[in-house]
Amino acid sequence: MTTIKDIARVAGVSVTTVSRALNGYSDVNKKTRQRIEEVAKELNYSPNTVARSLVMKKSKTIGLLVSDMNREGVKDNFTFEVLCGINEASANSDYDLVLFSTTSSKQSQKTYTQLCRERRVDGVILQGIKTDDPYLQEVVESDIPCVLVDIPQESETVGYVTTDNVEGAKKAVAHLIERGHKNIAMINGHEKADVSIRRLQGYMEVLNNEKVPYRSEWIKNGDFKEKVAEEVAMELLTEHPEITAVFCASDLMGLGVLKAVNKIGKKVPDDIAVIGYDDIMLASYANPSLSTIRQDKFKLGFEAAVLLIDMLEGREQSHARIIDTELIIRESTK
Amino acid sequence: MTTIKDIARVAGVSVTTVSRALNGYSDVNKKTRQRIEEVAKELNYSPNTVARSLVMKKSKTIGLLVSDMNREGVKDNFTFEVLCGINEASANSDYDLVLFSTTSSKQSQKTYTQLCRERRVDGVILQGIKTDDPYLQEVVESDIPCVLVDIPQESETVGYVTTDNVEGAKKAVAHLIERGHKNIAMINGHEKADVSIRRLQGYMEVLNNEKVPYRSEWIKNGDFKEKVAEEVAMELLTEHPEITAVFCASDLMGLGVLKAVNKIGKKVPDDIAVIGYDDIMLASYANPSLSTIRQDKFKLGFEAAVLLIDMLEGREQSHARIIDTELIIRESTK
DNA sequence: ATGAAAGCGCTAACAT
DNA sequence: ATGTTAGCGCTTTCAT
Repeated sequence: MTTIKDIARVAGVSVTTVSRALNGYSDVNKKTRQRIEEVAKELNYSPNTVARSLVMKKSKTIGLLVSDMNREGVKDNFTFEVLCGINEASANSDYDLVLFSTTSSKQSQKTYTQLCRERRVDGVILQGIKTDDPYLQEVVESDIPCVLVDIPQESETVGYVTTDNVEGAKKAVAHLIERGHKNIAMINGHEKADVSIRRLQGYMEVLNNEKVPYRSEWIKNGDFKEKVAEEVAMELLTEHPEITAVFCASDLMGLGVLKAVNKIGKKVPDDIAVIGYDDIMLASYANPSLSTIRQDKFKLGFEAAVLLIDMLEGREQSHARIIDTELIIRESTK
Repeated sequence: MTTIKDIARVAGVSVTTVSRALNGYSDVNKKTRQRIEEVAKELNYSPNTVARSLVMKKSKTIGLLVSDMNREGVKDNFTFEVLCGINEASANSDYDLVLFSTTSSKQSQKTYTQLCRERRVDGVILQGIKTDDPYLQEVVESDIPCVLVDIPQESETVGYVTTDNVEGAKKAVAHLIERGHKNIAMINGHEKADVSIRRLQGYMEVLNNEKVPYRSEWIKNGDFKEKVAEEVAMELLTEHPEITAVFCASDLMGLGVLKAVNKIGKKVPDDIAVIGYDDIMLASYANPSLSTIRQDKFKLGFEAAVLLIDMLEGREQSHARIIDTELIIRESTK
């Protein structure tokens, strides 16, 4: 493998000059630069970024700590869309992505921070991490620049990207009320997700504002899983036949609710209206198709990467980016 | 940031001893090792893998060259499932993944090989690359260990993982024949995909074996895209009303065909039977649900990573892994 | 069992 | 405009 030393020898100059020429410094004679570039091409030279990283103390890599990159996670392409966004943003920069593959057993031996420090990533994006994850706190407290997806925390080195979940939930519930529903249940995710807390808040706010009564028995957690949501909904709708509409904190759970309604012999949307959250691919293909609050998942990832790179390059701005949501009306609330 | 030098100073030993102790060499006094480990923990030491890579000439990273990691690619979770498999396999090893983010404009300036050499990845997995991609040849000809997903090429440093596409196609078409169909069309992907060539081969073989006639006009390319397949199918089914069944080289195209049949006022499966390929999530949610040939995409990725790591560690075996397919019968061929 | 010294490929003062 | 030198943090001969 060719090194700048080889080039220097062949071109009859010092390694310093080679380094400067190849890195586009101005204080290099035009002729010399040309000669060096020629030789570099001739010898099929590729710079060694590892060596460069060592001396520069910058690796030009972004670490990715993403949950649900396992056999389970494939059901839902939320994570993938975020990933695509991150990928596209970093493709526009000179950063590459390091995907930290970590299993739960490995995680107990080596913390996120260790992972990041060992690989010397310049910054890290966290996605799909629960708020009570012990390592979240660790990363946030470390001095590694870090952007969180859907966890609003901010500091000198920590930024976040999220959608306005309170607002999104309000849109969903307001839509149900507009459709004439009074007894609106909610299937939420779990308490360890910030989005769940906010979507619940939005749900309650609208009901309060619109003076629509709600009951705490109508609110259940479905753990963001289709199957769990289905079971919970079966119970809920059987025990509380007064419910005519369900707001779900994710489309996957919405799909579960669709199945549940079907199983208890009722019809969507005539007997029970259902609205989800996210707008995953399946939502429009479900039967009936699922109304939902669209989040631009791609943009979520894109903006996360842009924000992190901005932070890394010292382009200071706010460390928070909020992305719009959009109400998508389909058959399940018609 | 703590280095082994710091540890050496505090522990009162040389850096050599620290290195040996921390790397588990046997020729270190038990007491000394303990002391060093203590100090390392005290100083919150993390090894610098960049420095290690430089001297060892091994980065313990695997490069990923994946297509469709952009806004377009999100429709189809094939890539994501493969990625999850790769991720899980590398999580079981001590390799991390480097996702090369490259745009088409960037690609013209810097080739895959350059990318790999600059980042000093130990090996690379290619996924979703067309067979006429100029860089494919380049990577294959380079000495970088490489595993291809769905492109059967093999050499000293090149391996591949794929499913048996001829066999898969045969299963699909045999199933249609069994259902009584005689006039079976095929919507293929494109010629630049090895899987398309093989699936076409399987289609022809079964028809020949079973003495079912076929016409070249019944075979069209849909470029693996839902919309294109829909348009092509509209034309095909209108011009050739004798066709009663369509074999599609991907589920996404199968979905397009479902729409086309609907648009021309016919019914699936009564008038036209449709079978896809892949078994993506949407297939089971479509209406009618789509029969298909299931590929274990997760396993495809998993085995690709395992194979590459085996190659990197010198565990020599065959460089080819073939994965099973499975016929999934749903409503679209009932 | 431990240490001294060299060197991986590169950048960056600091000369000249 | 170019070269000399040191050093990034680590591993690895080669001594002792």
